[in-house]
Amino acid sequence: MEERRERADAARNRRAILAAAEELLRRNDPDQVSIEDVAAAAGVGKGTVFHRFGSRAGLMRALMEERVLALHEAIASGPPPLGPGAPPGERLQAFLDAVVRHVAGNIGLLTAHEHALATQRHAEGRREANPVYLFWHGHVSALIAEARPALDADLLAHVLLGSLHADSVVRMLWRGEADRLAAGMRVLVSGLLGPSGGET
Amino acid sequence: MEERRERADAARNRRAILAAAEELLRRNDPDQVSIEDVAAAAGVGKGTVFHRFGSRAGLMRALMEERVLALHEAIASGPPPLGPGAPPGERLQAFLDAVVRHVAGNIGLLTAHEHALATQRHAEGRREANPVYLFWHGHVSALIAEARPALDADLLAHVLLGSLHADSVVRMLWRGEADRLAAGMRVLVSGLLGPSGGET
DNA sequence: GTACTATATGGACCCGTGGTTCAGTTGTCA
DNA sequence: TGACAACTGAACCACGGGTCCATATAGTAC
Repeated sequence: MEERRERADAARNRRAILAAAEELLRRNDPDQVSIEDVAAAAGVGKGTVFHRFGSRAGLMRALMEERVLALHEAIASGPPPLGPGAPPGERLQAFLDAVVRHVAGNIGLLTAHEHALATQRHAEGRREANPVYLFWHGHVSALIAEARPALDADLLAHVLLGSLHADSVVRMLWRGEADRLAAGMRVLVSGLLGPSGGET
Repeated sequence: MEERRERADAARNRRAILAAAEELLRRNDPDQVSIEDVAAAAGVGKGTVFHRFGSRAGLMRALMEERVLALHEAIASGPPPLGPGAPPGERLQAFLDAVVRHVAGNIGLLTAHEHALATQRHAEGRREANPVYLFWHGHVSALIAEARPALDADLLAHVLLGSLHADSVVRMLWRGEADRLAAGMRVLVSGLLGPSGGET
């Protein structure tokens, strides 16, 4: 038995921490929620949180990965157009729609994660490591490449997804204008993939 | 007049601080440069820096505004296509080219500014206040609206400019791939504005 | 040159927060 | 039930942004 099972109390505490963090983030301005707050709300010591999640950013990432599971499931094996089967252009539109909705629904968490990365002290386990972003980028990039092989799919995927993290866009999502953003992305993508999509 | 002139020693120190900050940012990872470092390099006390610039973010903003002057000048009254006179599609392409180059050339400063905003304590004088961004956004938004009145110019301008601040894109600029980014933006914009609004 | 005032200065200090430590506790397995 | 490893959590540390205020000095009036 190489992998010892997680102890029952440890598992309980982990769940408590995640739940407490979720709750606090829903209620408060995300970058005012300190780890101590989370620990207190979960009825646990600060050290425990770090022991479990490594850092503030690690905690946020754990929350994000938990929340994003359903979306990834739908992409990998759900019905088209989000899942496999539809033409790449449609899948891309569907994905961006879904991502915008997902981001809008988890904007506090996203913001908190950004903030955690920005303020973390030992700047080692830096960005790029975020598996959620990597998955999204790979998906978008592949779909663009499939629809329009001549384009720089890798770069365009970064640009499209990157804009979701921009402050001005985030502020828009806080204001509940997710539909507006989704519409804008649709226009941008149809321009890109459409018949008139310019090459250089 | 109620506006007394700045004292000579104060002006000298302000210049010294700006120069020192510029130097340190050029040489070091931007979010490792503390205000104390800047103060020490400029040969002044930490308090002086805060007197002059209010906060870390204020110092960064002052540097940014200084550096961006030439670009704004060229836009407002330089020769086309960057300056007035060219059709909006061309002006937009020229502007984005110029902005990408500008951002690439000042990526350390930009990063430091982001970091300063992210870590600042009294979260009052928050974003949106950045006059440089406002100017850029207004310009892009106006050009899009002129070229394609049916589009949501305001939003699209936020998306286009916002992507410049995305981590993945910033990393690309650190790696010196500004031309690649500029090309991608060009494709995106010509797709947006379509055959009638794109290049000629 | 002197006296006087407004302004500038800078380093000690405060504070909040991410992160670490380690002695004590508790679950697990044999 | 005993032994050991995993877990726990409160005290502690590091560090950087921001503040304070006694002191120094440019500017000015005479």
